[in-house]
Amino acid sequence: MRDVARLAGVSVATVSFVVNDSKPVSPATRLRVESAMVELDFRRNAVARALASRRTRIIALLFPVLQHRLSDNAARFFTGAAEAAAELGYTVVLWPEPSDPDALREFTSDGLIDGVILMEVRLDDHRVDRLLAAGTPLTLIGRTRDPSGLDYVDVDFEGMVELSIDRLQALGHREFALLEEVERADLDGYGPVIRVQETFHAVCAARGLRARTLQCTPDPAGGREIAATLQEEAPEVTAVLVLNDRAALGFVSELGRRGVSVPDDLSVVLVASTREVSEAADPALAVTLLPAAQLGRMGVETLVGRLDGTLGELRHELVMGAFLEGASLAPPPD
Amino acid sequence: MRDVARLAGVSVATVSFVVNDSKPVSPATRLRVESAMVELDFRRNAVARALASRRTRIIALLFPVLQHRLSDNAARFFTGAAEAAAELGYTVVLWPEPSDPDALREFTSDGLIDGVILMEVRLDDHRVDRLLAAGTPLTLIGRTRDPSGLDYVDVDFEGMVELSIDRLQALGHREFALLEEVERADLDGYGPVIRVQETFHAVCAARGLRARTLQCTPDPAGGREIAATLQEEAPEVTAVLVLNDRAALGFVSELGRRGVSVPDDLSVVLVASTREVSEAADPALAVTLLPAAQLGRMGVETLVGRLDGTLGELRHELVMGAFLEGASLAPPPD
DNA sequence: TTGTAAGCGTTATCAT
DNA sequence: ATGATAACGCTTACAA
Repeated sequence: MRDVARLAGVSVATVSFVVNDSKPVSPATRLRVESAMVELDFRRNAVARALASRRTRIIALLFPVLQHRLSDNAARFFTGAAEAAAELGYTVVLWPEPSDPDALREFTSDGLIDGVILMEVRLDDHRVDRLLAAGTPLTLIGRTRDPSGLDYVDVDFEGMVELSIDRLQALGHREFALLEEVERADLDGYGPVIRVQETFHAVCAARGLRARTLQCTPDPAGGREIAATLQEEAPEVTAVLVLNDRAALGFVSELGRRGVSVPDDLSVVLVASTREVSEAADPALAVTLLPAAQLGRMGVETLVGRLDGTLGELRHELVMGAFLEGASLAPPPD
Repeated sequence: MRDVARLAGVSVATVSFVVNDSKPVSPATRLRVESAMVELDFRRNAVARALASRRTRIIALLFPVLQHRLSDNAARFFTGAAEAAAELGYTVVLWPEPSDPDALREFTSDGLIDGVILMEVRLDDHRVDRLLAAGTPLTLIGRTRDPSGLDYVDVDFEGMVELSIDRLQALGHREFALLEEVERADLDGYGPVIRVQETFHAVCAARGLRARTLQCTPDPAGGREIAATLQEEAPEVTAVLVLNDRAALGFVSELGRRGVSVPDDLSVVLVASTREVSEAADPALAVTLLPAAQLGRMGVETLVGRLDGTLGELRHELVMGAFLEGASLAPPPD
């Protein structure tokens, strides 16, 4: 920058003004500076800028150690976030969750990041308290029990469930079941499971539909077990919503093996998953897609908006994914 | 740091020496400095340090826009990389691949990163040239056609294929097929596909086993098509290696639907995938796991070793994943 | 072993 | 509209 200033015959301050467009500069000098920059192939140093401006324009993605997932939604989320950040002149760093929540201080306290995006937020999330206490700007993916003071973006699980029920009800179904994960210690207070369950029962009740919950372990074996006992345990059910994709694949696979036809005997909707998982089932499952990339993008846009001061009020937004029809929907059997 | 120095009654330089352990400091002053740091809850500012030392300790993960994958290996890779980086005092940032390879210059030229890890390296990879030209320290995940001058870590596809054939041969199989993706423009020059194919044929030839290649689209439908025509096209085959996990699920699903028993009629091994995908099939497939997290970890360790100068010679390493038995292996039918 | 002081490459304040 | 210059918080010769 010093070199640019010298070549253009101005001071470094002036160069800074044109680079950042932070003060009015006469067209003539601006031109001189710009051509000097081109000539010297000038790139402003991000580190020096960060030190002087006290803003690194780096944001962190705090994500939990990965559970054994089938779909690659985490990667899609990262991609969406990183792309949005790049467009906004920011950079995204990855923070795998420390086992000790207090260790978050180590992360936040060295001045490298301007703010944090918190993934997989629990209803009662200690990380939120820690980060707020540290004064770290924060955007949530998901919500705490009372997220009123925080920016958040969350999946519209309620909308997904209602839409799924809409489709099934339109086909004539009246006997519903929700296949969900058994309560697990590590999912305690995990919003999606709770919200899906509540919504499922509420919507069914409001519409006079019969609803029951089936619990299984979150893996194919769990889904298989339910399929094996379904006709004895819940012979009236004609429509099933499944919240776990691994369980869903085991479930439909075992149904097929037992001669229960999807969709002729039973209609199935997979909630919050991907096209790839849906297609891995036979038949391909109707699915409400988890908009992972969009979620990542919106999370970044929200946090950056807050950091740049371009976001006025709090942002509380729910997003739904598309509904793919698949081949697992049909009217109920007589 | 100034405050710490004042409280400890030393100069900032001395504080710096104890913080970085960069010069001998007498035990007495070291103690005074350390207690002053504790007292003031001192954290060294990463940005100032980076500016002064001309090293940010940030490395970038350059990854391709995500293909439609079933498994979450990309996320595992990220996690492994980020964890290793944290342990080494580094930070990992995400760079989704720019559509224009020349745009890489924009990334590298602002001084924010010390080096990059390149994922999904092609045999002829323009990104490598661009980054080398820019003088960016580089570690490859995968290898170019001639990687002799570069550090790399790659999956030992050759070993995986050979191990899989070992197992099948020990069971008595002599008629093999490799189910792989059709050539696609976007996979042109993609090492794994090529190396697996070459190894497969080479190993079979060396052992006097019959080998043939079946090509399909990289999705469940592709696998289904092959399954549908297998008995006509290749009735002699008793053992199949599958390189694409989406195709693998379609393949075994369609076999089951057609009354071809896995493993009684046909043994199947899934190459380079995850336990979760394996279990999504019925029966669970024998699988050589893709060691994604380890790959990420090793990539970071390699690059950091190079940056810190602790790595002497070039590192060229191949890693294999574990072999999970599954329930898809049996002796060939009579 | 410890201190002094010159950077590192910007931004931002205050003059002019 | 532009320039001088003091931060920003640390590292690192070089001196003592």
